Amino acid sequence: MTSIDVAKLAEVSQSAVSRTFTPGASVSDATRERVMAAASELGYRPNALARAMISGRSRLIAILVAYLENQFYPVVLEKLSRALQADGYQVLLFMTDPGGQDEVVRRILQYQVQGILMASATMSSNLANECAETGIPVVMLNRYVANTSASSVTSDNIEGGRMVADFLVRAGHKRIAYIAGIEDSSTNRDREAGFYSGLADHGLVVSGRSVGNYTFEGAALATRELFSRSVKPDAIFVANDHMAFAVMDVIRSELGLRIPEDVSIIGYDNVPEASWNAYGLTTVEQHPEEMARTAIKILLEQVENRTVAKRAAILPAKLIVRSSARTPD
Amino acid sequence: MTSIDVAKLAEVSQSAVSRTFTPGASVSDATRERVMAAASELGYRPNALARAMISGRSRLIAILVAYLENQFYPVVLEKLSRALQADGYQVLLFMTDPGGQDEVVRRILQYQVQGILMASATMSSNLANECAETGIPVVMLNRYVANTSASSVTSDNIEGGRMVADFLVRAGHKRIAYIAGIEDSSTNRDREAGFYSGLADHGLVVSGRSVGNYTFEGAALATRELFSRSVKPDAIFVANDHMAFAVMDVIRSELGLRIPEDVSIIGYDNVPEASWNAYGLTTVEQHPEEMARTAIKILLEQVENRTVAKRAAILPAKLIVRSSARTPD
DNA sequence: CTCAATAGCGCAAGCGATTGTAGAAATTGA
DNA sequence: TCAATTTCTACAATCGCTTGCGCTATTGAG
Repeated sequence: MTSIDVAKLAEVSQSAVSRTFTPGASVSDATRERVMAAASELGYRPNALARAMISGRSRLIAILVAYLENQFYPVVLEKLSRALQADGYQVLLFMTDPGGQDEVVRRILQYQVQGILMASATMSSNLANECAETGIPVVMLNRYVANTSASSVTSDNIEGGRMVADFLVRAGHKRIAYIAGIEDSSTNRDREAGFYSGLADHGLVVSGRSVGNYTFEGAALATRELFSRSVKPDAIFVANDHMAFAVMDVIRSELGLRIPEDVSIIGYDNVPEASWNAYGLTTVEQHPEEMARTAIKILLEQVENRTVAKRAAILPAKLIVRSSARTPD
Repeated sequence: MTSIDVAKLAEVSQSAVSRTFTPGASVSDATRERVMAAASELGYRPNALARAMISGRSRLIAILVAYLENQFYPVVLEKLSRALQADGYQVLLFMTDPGGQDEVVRRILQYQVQGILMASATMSSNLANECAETGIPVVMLNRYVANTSASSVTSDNIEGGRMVADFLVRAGHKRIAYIAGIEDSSTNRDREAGFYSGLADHGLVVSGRSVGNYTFEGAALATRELFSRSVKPDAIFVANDHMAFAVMDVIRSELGLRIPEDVSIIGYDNVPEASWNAYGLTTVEQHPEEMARTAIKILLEQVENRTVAKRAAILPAKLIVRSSARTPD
């Protein structure tokens, strides 16, 4: 079923059909009605690919995600996706793996996407650059890369880390450890930097550090390592919630310690599971809905105005107090 | 950058360029090299939309999901997406909401997708039909609808339910309750039917039932309701894991009961969180990787052979025993 | 009543590729 | 060496639509 078939049945020109399906085009009510009648009789639907070709606007936005295991990403993906749909854009989803990123970029560009959203802390800055070089607007979520024309939306990770340090110190903790995410991710760097600076404000330094690489198993290992040392922490800041659950599991089940009586745990993200009673994780909120909204606002602005003015939005961090960490008096 | 530009630079015809980028087409090595050189000099990438138009193969597969909160869906989505990418297809992601499903179908069809994967227990059979009517292959994951030409991939929900009943009865439980998901979903119907039949095999009937609608909050309410009755259950089969976590939270934190000493809980799905120590949820596994693999195999078979022979794959269910339910001796 | 302005429609070019066909070039065999 | 065969390449039609342009019909002001 093409617009020509509809045109024939409605006894109008093919352009009249096209115009009826183009909002704002100049068609009389009479023509529009005849066209619509013919269209619905034939079950006609305009071919979006043809439209994209001729108009140069595919209304396709690529979303790149590295993994969906950490519940933060599905949540963000859902918000992004719904918002884009509401604005009349379609989402082309790509799962990246550490190896084949060039391949991914090549594909994205072939599909003439109008913009790219990269929602992953573990995304190479290289990739961001490659995309941006083509002139397609790129917005990175939860990651900041210097020397790129890509925009970014992050929470205030530095301030978030600082708040955690302050909270733990004021609760009376002395031996405060840190479990890192992926070393060269901007989220980890900023959270860690803010955390150390917050400790320093109270004249403290971190009393232990190990690396969990943002994975569940990595965090379990990191925890065992921390507690195998002579100085055992009485509080741990874990670089994200996803790892914090593993940490809590190891501390309670394997080490037989109580939370928060023996050890306080604070995470980052405020994923849905953090509010589950079995964990009751005190954490720093990254408001996924707002991050998604902001990212889309920036992206669409660039898409629609064809201006690729880099912007970096930093959303405020907020500490969510639950039961996994002792509270200051 | 179009193929014409490349052709000019390489001093060959535009068709030669096209053929170099078409695997299996007849081009001499000499020509191919010249074209490749010119292409990489200009940074040329074939336009996938133009290719799709003329060839009638968009290599686009739509995936419909209703929500990503239940971790089962992100996991499945990731598997599906990676597998499709590996086969050279792109994923067009759509989040459906109960209201605007017609709108979603309209969009999908406009983008000339070659197949549709519906990964959601809460998808109207109507929608499935509308899609299938157009002749585009549809595979439903985790949902079965009669009177459709859509294929489906499910786990053996009936057998799964039966296994749970058998396990609980043999562990000595007498007052066994059921918390339902969405009433008219096929997963709920089958799990419940299998469960009752399993109880009947031991001469028992369910001792309480309430509805959680597959939501976290719904399950919490359902639990409170169950325990407000005069006969309190000593075991509960919850229609999926996502709800089971809420159930466990309410039982332990609000009702002050111990699991599994006072109440046994069994879920369904074996989502990643089920293995977290704080829950240690005994559950029925739905192997997401295998479900994804099967779904894609069926879908691509239909896409590539243009045969829309309906198929219904039922994968075996497997009980995963952890600590949330008493075990038979 | 006349003329300028405007609204609506049709024509046709073109978006960037694929692909059947036909001819030129290269290869083969006798 | 020449005819027969096999590559390989170029030409051109086509996919389904948007959109600038020009024409006709309508409208309204003077």
